[in-house]
Amino acid sequence: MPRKPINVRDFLSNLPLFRELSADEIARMAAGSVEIDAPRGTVLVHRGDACRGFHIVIFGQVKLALQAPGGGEKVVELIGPGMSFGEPVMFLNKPYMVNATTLADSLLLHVARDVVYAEIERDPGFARRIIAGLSRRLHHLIGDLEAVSLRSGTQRVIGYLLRDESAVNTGNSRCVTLPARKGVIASHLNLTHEHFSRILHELIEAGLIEVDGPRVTIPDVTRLRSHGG
Amino acid sequence: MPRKPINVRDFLSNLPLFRELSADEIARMAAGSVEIDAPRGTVLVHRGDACRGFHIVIFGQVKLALQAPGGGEKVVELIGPGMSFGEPVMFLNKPYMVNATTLADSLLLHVARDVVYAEIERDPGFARRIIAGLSRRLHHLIGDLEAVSLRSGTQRVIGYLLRDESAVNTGNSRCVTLPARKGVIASHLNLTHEHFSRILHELIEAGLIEVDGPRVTIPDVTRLRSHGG
DNA sequence: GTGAAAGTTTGATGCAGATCAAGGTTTCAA
DNA sequence: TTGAAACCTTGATCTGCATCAAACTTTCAC
Repeated sequence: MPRKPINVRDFLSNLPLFRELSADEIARMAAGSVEIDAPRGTVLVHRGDACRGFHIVIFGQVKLALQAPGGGEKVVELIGPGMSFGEPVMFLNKPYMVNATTLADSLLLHVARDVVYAEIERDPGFARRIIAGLSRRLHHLIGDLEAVSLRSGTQRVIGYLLRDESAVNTGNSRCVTLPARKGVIASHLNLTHEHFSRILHELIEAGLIEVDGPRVTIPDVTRLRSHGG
Repeated sequence: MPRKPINVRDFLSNLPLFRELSADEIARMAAGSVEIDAPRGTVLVHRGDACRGFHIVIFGQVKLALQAPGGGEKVVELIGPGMSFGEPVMFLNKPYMVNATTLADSLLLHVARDVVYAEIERDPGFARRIIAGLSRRLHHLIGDLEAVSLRSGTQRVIGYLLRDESAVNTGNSRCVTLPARKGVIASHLNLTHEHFSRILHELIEAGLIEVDGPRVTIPDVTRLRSHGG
């Protein structure tokens, strides 16, 4: 199926990471990039693979997951349009720890390590933005670790519903659309899908949320937040 | 009690992060630094504090921990001599998420954010080393997340004993000295001290380790590694 | 549209690890 | 040196969440 061709340079120059680069810097980044067309279910990287660059999602969705011994997996992060993954591993020269799989038909850009290093050399502002991106991810990961080791399942679900930035707020109520299958969200929250289902049910019974498919409505944000779990 | 004065410049120029800096670059970093003398139990940073730089441990030991609701805590990382902490938060301009407390009488260096930014501007190699450091920590944190969410307590303890780089290997046996109180190690491994104690006991009974105070001897590394847990 | 595969809910049962409790040991300040 | 506080171990009990199982619902390839 033919796809509308995208303009790699325009796309790149609108990303936060590249926004301030000059036209010829963008041209160099584009020259070091490859478009990847990945239908749903494509495995982009396996744990153990060597890493020669990083990926940016143009459209679609990518799941980063750790492999559990015995076939299971634990979702580490969901990557949406405009977001990237693989930088830390690229800078470390180590093999990937996670698998990356598309959850929807996706278009990605793979940016070669060399052009990134060259740009760091050339532009301290670029280096600063890379540093900021890594720091943000580290911060976020510590948040995840805190959630997993210090909070109950119910608290994690509540935290997730209150944090999700794609939600629509109206006054003290709020409507969240889960960005993936419930099983995937569950794994991201370190829960089995069964347990996640039960927690949602419990919150429904308490009148704290309403659920319709992937759509979760929170009639009273304050009340949900103060639910002890 | 008077302490032997240290030469900040000599110390800095021997750290991996600063090793390749020129003499006057080192001088600038030293000028932006403050020595901190912190007896055991000093709280260096509280969760929520603003961050105006990062810390380097010259000697002693620092515990980074998340605060659990209800007085408890979860140790995130132990920082020893030559290691640093606080960079990600410094680059993000966000408040600290963790508490930092000295576990032993320590001497630290606090390096101001401004001189770090200035050095990034000036030296791409320095930026690269900062990036490498952040990437390493991210990688490590994903490893922790994997351990917490995918492995049993016993497996985490075994992994810890096999990974610890301060251990002394002789052939297929190995001797690890726990770098802190057992309760601290337990918390770092996401275990209660009771459970940690029981796991050690179980490994002793299986003849896989011997324990004498903080000293753990592993007579057969291969056998311990293959212990299913 | 239709059937098979994938995802979700609900129920019953089991277990890893937490919590509570109490005694023994090490650490350390005075 | 010594006593109190901090630390560690061991035992008994409890529970949040996983696992197993089985119906139901949605998705999607054909």
